[in-house]
This record gives sequence, C-alpha cells and structure tokens, in this order.
Amino acid sequence: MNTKQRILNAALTLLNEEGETAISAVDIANALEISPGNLYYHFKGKEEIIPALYDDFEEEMQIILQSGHKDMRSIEDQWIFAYIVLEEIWDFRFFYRNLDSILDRYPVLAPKFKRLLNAKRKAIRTNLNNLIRLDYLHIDQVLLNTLVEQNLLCFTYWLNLQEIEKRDIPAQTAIHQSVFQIMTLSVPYMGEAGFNALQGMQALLEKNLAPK
Amino acid sequence: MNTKQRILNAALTLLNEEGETAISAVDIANALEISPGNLYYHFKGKEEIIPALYDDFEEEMQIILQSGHKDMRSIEDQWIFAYIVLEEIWDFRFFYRNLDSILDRYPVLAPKFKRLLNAKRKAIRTNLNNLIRLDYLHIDQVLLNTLVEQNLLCFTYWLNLQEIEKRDIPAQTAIHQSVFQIMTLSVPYMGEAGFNALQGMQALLEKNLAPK
DNA sequence: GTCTATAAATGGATAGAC
DNA sequence: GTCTATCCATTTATAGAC
Repeated sequence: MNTKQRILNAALTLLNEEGETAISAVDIANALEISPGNLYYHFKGKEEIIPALYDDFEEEMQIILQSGHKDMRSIEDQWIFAYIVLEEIWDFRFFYRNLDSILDRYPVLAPKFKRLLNAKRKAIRTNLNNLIRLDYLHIDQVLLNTLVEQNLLCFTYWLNLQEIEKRDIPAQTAIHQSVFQIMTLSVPYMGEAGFNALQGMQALLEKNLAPK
Repeated sequence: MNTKQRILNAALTLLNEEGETAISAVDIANALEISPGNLYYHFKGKEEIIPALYDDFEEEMQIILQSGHKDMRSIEDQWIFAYIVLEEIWDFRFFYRNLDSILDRYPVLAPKFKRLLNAKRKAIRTNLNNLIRLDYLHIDQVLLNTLVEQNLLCFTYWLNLQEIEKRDIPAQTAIHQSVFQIMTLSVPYMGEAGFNALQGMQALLEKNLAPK
C-alpha cells in the first residue's frame, strides 16, 4: 500500500477517534511514524486530506443510495437499507460529528454535501414510494413529504446524539438503535405488518445488546 | 453595563455569526475594541467564556422547561411551547452547531448538557402525557417512548440541518419549519383534531414565508 | 519519496506601567 | 480596570540533504 493511501487510512482512524478539531497534520504523521515533511509532500495538510476523505465517502454512499431501490420488496429490505447507510456514515463519523464547522472551514465540501443530502432525500422517497406501491404503507402526500424529512434528520444525526449521551457506545448498538428509530417513523402509517416488523426489530435489538 | 457582561454579549454574537472554531479570544477583544489583556483580566480566554455562556443558556432553558407543563390544555399550547424552546436554542445556536467538538474541548460542559437533555426528555414526555390525558393523543407505551426520542432529536438538530441547507436562513423561518416538523411527529397519533392543527400550522407557515 | 531542520503564522497567556 | 509589550506553545509549511 502506498504512502498516500496509508495517510488517508491513518487520518480516518484518528479523526473518527479523536475528533476533527483535535487532530493536526503532524499528529497524523506521528501516528504513521513518518515525518511531517513527508506528509506535506503528499498532501498540503488537513486542507487536502479531509476533502480527499470526503470524496471517498461520497463515492461509496452514492453507490449505496443507487443500489438501494433495486429489489426492495419487503419491510425487512427497508431496514437492511437503513443499516447499510448508517454503517457507511459510521465509518466516516468524524465528518458528521462536526458537520457545520467542517463545511465552514472546507468550502469545497459545502455544495458537495448538499448534493449528497438531496441524493439521500431522493433515495428515501423512492424507498417509501416502493412501500406504498407494495401496499405496506398508507399515507397522504403532505405527510409523506414530512416523513421523508424526518427520515433524513434521523439518518444524519441519530448516531451523533447517541454518541453524545454514551461516549464509546459500540457501533453495532448505535446503528441498531438508529435503524429502530428510523423504522418507527413509518410504523403509524403501516398496519399490523408494520407493528410486527417493529417488534421483530426490537427483539433483535435486545438480543444484540444482551451479550455485552 | 460592566465589561464582563459586554464581553459575554459580544462573544455570543460573534460565536453565533462566525462559529465557535472561527473565533479566538483576541477576536472578541477586537470586536469590543478593548485590549486582549483586558479581556484576559475578566476571563481566562474562551475556556472560561464558553462555559459562562452555557450556564446562562441552561438557566434560561430550565426555566422554560419547568414552566412548559403548566396550563397545557390544547394542541396549540403544545406548539407554542416548541416555539419558545427553539427560540432559546436559536439564541445560543453556536453551541448546537458544534455540539460534539465543544463537549470534547470543554469537559465541564458534557455532564451539564447530558443533564439538560434529560430535562428536555422529561418535559417532552410530560407534555405528551398531558395531550394523552386530554384525549388528543392516542398511543401505546412503546411508541410513546420512541416519540419522545424523535421529538428530542428534532429539538436538538432541526435548526442545524436547515442552516446547512440554507445558509443565512431567517430565524423565524427556521424555527417555524422546526415546529412544523415536531408537530407532525404526533399527527398520526391524533385524530381529526391533530390533522386540523397541522393544517393551521402550515397555513401560518406559508403566510410567514410569503412576505420575505 | 523521505528525512531533518527550521521558518512563519497564529492563538493563548502574562507582566508591569498607567 | 485597562493598556502595551512581550512571550510561549502549537500548528502550518518549506528548503535542502539523502
């Protein structure tokens, strides 16, 4: 693996663990046991590393969003989709934990992130429409619009809120809880099937929490 | 007004406008046209200013939360309550915009903020229970728990998400939209009355947006 | 490509005069 | 209480040897 890629990997780990504000370019070099000069040969500091990491993230997320609406034929498919999206966010959580300040300080990222938000919005809507078409979901148009926005908010911030309340929460737990909350948003618009799916979700959740 | 208070006022304005990471202690001194030495006489830098601002915020918020559940006898009271809470958050929005990084860097604040989250949770639950008692809301216990959490997430992050998507969104607009989203969470558990209240909210929203 | 050494820039902090 | 002057620490960034 070449140095450029090693820098990106080390940076991602450090940023996720310590937070974006806490890590300097020199810290990343130290963690890799290379010299700051070497790091600056590959990247002009954090200013270039962070956009590079974001591009990796966006590329992977776009693939997830685009593959999402294929073969969506049950409520379970819906929560598997949510699970995958949240896992991807988890892998780049340093970014979501400091959204505003990062978008301020790396201006190239602001338009890109807005574009990604809209792609997420669209994917959420497609999936919900799928559930409507499959007759799992019964909802009028106005409430569908707000349901899309509620979903988007949950995808964007639930992991954050959990990390604030429980530092060092295991990824699995945080993601499970977030999926559960997201699914619950749709439950009142589903009939019996929705409520049953939710119960199943919760049982799974408790099973995963117990062994810890 | 004494210098200590003037520093806090100027700091709050600057932090809300420029963001916490962008403002140094010297910036605050410059904005007030006092010397850095003078500022350091009153506060040992941002390290003391930010917790002082937080304490002001928490005190005001606790008063709001405690007065919230008095005289709650209609759905409209509910959204007035949401409005007041969000206005208070807006006044100290620099804090919410960088939650994780601020709680990391000012460790005294983390336990205080968790305590405040729990106070909010409790206030939300009290209000929803009130609506149940008044027979406006019909919901089982499991879903009530998740509804409380959904409300908490909206109160905490809706303003943020809007500011990311529309830089310089007017306070009124952002707060209205957030109230609307929060109320919508309860709508499926209300009957006709809830849907009507929502329609009223939306009409109000559009009226307030139109003149701009 | 990688290192050492060092410079430049910024923010945080204090001493001492007024 | 307030100012000027100055210092220290950290982060950012580059030059030049290997």
